Amino acid sequence: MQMNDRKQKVLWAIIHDYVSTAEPVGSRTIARKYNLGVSPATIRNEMSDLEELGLIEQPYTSSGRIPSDYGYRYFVDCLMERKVLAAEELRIMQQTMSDRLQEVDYLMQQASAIISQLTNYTAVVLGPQVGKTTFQQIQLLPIMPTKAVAVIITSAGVVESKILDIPESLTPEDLQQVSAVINESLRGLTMNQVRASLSHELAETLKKQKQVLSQSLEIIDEALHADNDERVYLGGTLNIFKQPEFKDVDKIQTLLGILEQHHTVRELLHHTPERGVNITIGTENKHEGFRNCSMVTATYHLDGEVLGVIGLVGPTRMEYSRSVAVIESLTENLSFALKRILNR
Amino acid sequence: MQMNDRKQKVLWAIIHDYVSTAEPVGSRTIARKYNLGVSPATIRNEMSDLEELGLIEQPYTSSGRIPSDYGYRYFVDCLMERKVLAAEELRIMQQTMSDRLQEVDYLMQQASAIISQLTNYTAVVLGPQVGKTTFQQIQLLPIMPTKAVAVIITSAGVVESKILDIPESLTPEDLQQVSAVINESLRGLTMNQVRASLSHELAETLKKQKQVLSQSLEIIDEALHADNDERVYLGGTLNIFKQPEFKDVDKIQTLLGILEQHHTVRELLHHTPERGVNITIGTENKHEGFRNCSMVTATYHLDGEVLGVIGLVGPTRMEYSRSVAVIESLTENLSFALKRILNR
DNA sequence: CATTAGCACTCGTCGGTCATGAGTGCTAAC
DNA sequence: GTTAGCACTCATGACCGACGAGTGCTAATG
Repeated sequence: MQMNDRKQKVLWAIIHDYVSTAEPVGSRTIARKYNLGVSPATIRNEMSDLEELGLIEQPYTSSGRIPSDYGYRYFVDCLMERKVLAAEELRIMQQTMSDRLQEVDYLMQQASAIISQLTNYTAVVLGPQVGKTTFQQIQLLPIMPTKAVAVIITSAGVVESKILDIPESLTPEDLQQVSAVINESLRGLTMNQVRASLSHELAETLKKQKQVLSQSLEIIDEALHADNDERVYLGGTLNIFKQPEFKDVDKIQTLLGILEQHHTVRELLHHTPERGVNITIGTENKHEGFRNCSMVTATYHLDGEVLGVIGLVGPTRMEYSRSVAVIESLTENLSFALKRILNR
Repeated sequence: MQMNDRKQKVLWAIIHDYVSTAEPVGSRTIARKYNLGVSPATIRNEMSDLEELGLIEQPYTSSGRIPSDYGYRYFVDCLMERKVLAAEELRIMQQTMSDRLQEVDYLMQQASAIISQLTNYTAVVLGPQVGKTTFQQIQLLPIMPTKAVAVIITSAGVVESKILDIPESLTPEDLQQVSAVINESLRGLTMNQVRASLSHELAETLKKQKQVLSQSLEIIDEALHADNDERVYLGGTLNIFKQPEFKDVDKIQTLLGILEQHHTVRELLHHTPERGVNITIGTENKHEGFRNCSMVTATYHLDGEVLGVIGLVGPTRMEYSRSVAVIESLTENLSFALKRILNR
């Protein structure tokens, strides 16, 4: 059996209706709301065909139809019209991004806030990989006889700061010298390169200045790892409550649980390809707890290189066209804003 | 009517049972589980009296009884035995607090994690008021021809860092000098004092070094305000789902909504008195959304001065004695850990 | 006089029945 | 190929009755 024009129209109507009502769609409803010029009976026949094709399903015998995951897939691949955001929305987006924001961290928070505001879904944002930014300097600032603050500054702004124990014998000048040594050898390298040269460097110089130097290198190492690299930002997690498919406490708990585990979120987002907007629907998703969810994700760039990922999570019954429009516009804005911050 | 020994025993039993089962408690249940040496009938009479005293209630006619807010109040004031944490729990607490933790931020996160772990309720922690820490120094570090990073260091560690725009004409030496000027006049003051002297200082010196100085003072000002001052840390928010009284989606949403608004949480915690553990039960609470919740809070100190507040939020049906024990032990550990970090 | 046994009464819960209505699939007519 | 008609399915919600946990009252008991 082949798809034809009318089948497509019917499928489109089912998805459109189901997205806004969250109720199974019947043939009569379609005949009434979307004037396709045919009677409910005809639509029933078409629906029967669509079901055979696996594009729609019945939750139970003789109920209306709902789109299957595969139906959504067909929709986003073939049927979905591109949507452009309202001028007002674009303006808000640009303004928020350009506002008084200088640090990457803040920028990312804003990004996730915008996504959740404009879509009413939950925003998921991966911050720039620290590895892609360049090392600028480390500063060791004495604050007490036996303590100093180490601050690492990369092209993304301050990345990590930490209090170090230092031997009392060390003078502020010694500290200066230590940081100078480190800065000398690392400045201008990307943090990935720093990472590569670190163990070498460490072994080399550890003999000379011992404790402080090794502690300093430790915090650089820390800055490069785990929590800091690709920080996860969430926005509008409570939007989940707005979706009728999650009116069940268990489902909400599961979902919030997953979102709270940042490493899981990171994994989920890593499937995003380098270019363009990616859509993952229902069971296409690796994670079991996301069976009823779809994700719309995209990468943002700097000078052609992938920096991070932004995306949103909602029910499979999602306004895909709008979501795509938001995510797409935002990647542009984001890449632009980051260029301003990170380059020069 | 007066309370007597047996009434107290019955009330104690009702609360004890209801806390663990979350079901209304009947007279027979009490007679069986807690051998008071009397028949259910007698207990019914006592219960009738307790109800007249407002200490317990019936959810509906001829159901079992549940404690009223006032009943819990009586319980925590007069009946509750002091509980001591298990040695193992104390050990975990101390170790986590002393671990490799040097910065206040991290310490606070650990504190909230411990609370939620040990109690299964939601932890709420207010970080030290920045105002109470002392200003150590500000550093202006040039990173590009037109940009510098400003880092404020207080006795609590790094508080705020921010990228400033600077005129290209300014040399690194100029920056040095500006920070020297600021450090000179502010070092050793508490941040509250800094706040007081800031507007004065600002007017005074703004003429001389203009832009950079004013920007620097701005970030100090920022560090003193809103988000940074008394940061709110939450832990185990998802524990809410474990309580049967919140199996309703609406209630969870309300509660999570409130917890997400940090300023509301801050207000709620500010009622904590300077000394000792404070318990707020159900409607005693100001906030409407907390009608079904109780809070156990306490302040932690440094050198006899209040620094911040820790606490937990759970259903009114709460294991008060355990909660109190956890909060109490933790304030001690926290005060101790902070002493190590902030003093000398 | 306090305690207890007995008993009638209340009320939430659970399972079953039934009417309703939305929606389908099939068939026959157009 | 399209449509009208009709029998059929099934979720939903209202209603009913049995059940049982629990109470309050009363009268008997020590």
